[in-house]
Amino acid sequence: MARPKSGDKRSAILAAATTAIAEQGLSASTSSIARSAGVAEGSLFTYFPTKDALFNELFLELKQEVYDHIAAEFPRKATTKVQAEHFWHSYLDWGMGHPHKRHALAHLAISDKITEESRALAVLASSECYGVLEARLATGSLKDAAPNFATAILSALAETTMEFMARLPEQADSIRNTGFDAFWRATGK
Amino acid sequence: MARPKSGDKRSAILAAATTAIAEQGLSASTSSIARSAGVAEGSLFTYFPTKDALFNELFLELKQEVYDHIAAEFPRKATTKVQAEHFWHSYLDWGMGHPHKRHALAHLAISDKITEESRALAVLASSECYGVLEARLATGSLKDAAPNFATAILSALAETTMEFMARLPEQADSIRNTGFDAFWRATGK
Amino acid sequence: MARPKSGDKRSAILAAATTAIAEQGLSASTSSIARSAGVAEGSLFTYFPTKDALFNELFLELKQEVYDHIAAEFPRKATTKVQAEHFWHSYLDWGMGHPHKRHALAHLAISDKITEESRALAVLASSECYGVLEARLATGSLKDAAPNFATAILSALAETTMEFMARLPEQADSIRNTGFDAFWRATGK
Amino acid sequence: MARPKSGDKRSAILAAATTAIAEQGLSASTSSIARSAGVAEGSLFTYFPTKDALFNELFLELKQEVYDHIAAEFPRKATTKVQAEHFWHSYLDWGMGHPHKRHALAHLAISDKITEESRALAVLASSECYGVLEARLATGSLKDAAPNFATAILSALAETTMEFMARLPEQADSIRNTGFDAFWRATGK
DNA sequence: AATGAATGAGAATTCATTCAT
DNA sequence: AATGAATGAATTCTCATTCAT
Repeated sequence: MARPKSGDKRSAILAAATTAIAEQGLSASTSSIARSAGVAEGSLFTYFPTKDALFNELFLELKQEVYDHIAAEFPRKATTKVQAEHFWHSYLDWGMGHPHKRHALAHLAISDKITEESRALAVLASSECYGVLEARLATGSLKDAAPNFATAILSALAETTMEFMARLPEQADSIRNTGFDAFWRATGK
Repeated sequence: MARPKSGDKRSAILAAATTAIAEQGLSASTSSIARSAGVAEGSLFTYFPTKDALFNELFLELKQEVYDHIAAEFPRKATTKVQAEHFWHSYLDWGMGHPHKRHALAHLAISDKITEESRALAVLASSECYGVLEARLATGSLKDAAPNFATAILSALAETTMEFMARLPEQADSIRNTGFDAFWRATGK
Repeated sequence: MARPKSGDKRSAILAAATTAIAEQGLSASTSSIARSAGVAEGSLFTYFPTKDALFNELFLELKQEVYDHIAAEFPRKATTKVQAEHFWHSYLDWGMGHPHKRHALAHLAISDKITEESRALAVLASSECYGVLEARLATGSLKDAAPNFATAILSALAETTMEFMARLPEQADSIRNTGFDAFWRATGK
Repeated sequence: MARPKSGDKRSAILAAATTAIAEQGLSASTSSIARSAGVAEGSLFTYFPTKDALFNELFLELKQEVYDHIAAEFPRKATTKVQAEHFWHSYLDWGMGHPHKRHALAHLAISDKITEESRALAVLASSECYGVLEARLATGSLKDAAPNFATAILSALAETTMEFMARLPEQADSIRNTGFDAFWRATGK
């Protein structure tokens, strides 16, 4: 009669890892992550076989969270521009509302600890919300571009915009709109 | 007089660090860097007082290298668009021609090991080549945006473009031009 | 519950440190201490956070051991001279019986690694056995001297006496008595 | 035509070593000693073949300096007590006047880096000034004690006295006299 | 003789992971 | 399953000594 693994503990570890990675990068120690998750050092390895596995799972969870956030209330029948605006604002809402998660994801995304498999899974998970947008954007200036190029540009511009919003909070709204304009122009006809 | 410090050794260490960082991130060990530079472990610390100092110096060297590359043959009297094209192509030339350096710089740039001082020095070093462009871009759609926002967007788009060029080498030229179009639209009137 | 920390391991580390310090001074390496304690290098740091912390704890343990040894069977109701003799002989018994501990303590005592806090704690721990003696000695020629001066002299003479006893073992008893005479005269009326 | 070794440099190294040892113990690095002596790292090894050799030479120089200081103006024809007072005051004058040297000597004396040969040479060097005193003291209560026991006690009491003088400077004179009394009683009839 | 760059063997810690409890 | 002590390889950096200049 083994006790079941606790979802709470798993979540606590992922949350602690998010904060730790945001603050210290991937060199955050498993022991510090476990400590701030309120579990024993060894318990971390009950939930994740290795530190790298934890990172990969966290990467996927965070990506999924972004996509879920964007997909929620996606205006499926609206114009492309309205959809793009929804996309843009949802994305930035999530990022600005969860700076630790945003930073952790940035660290994870460029790390070589994230496997190609994880990256592929993330692309797959993105397709639901990106797919719609990509399809339509592909009629603009980027219509002949490589697959996902438009959404990659969207992400890049969104990240840049968020950096500036975080740096200049009192101009956040204006920066957000300027960023959207840049994106809309970049991908327009 | 004693043996003078060897510029070659210093360069070898920086080059080895570049490769190591590109491949393993900032967790590349000083011992592996020294080994692949062909110097003794202790010698690394003759040239750089700490690992972090090495990272900061490398960051500045690589930034300077990009800027020098761009500034070379900059068409000072040409139209903004020609200047922008020069900028874009120079930047991408350097990045595609030196993938290790590009990756290492990406790792360094998001690391918290790079001090604010180094970042400020990099901005300063960038002003010669960025300054011209920034001045003109500022009359476009981003004219009221935060300082450096336009160049940040330029960098973001360039990085994204290079990723796709690297991933799809046979379409590299087309991607490069599509990327420029996106940039030109994004920052246009 | 996990494996409890082992008092045996802690003691083994302290004992190994004692021997190592006696033989090599405070430059004895943690790795050699761990090895001769029969524990892994890392385990030393499970029991003591730093090398300095180990030194400070060892200092206090050894001091406490001396004081306990002296306080045991202290003739509370005897004359001052009998008490002084007890003190003297107990002290020298301990020192001659544990030369490693005596030497280690000598090294630790003059080191700047031992904090003022540790020294203060040692003085506190000494008060039980020193207190009685100090009170009575203070009526002799040193009655107007600075606090603890008499006991400092006692220690100094005891150390000197032990050095000679160790150097000339066959005259140990005679040296011990001569030393006591010197002490008794020095602190007498 | 080789340049002669410079006595100045040798002295500078010894002086720098004295300060360094007083402040950091024997773990003071040769490089820091050389730096504060104003000579190159390698030059230290022109004057002293190894770090340990430097320590042994410094030990002997400092010992010699004490003995010279005491021997100067020694009242050869005075009473034993006057001689003892001279001894006491000369010794303490030197020690209090050169706290770095006193501390360095204390560190060196208990170190295992000082060879038996050096210690024997020091004893030899001491005989001129100690000899006289030892001869006369030997008629007191310590007349049958081991050779050098009386002078060892003298040193021990002097060191203790100096510690208290340094700790309580405003009572220095009184402590010095109390110390002498203790010594005089300890070695008296 | 003087210099200080070069060296590589340690030094004290840290840390992912294992395993006894 | 949960715990945290135990481990030992790996890490950054130091340092006495050597040697090219």
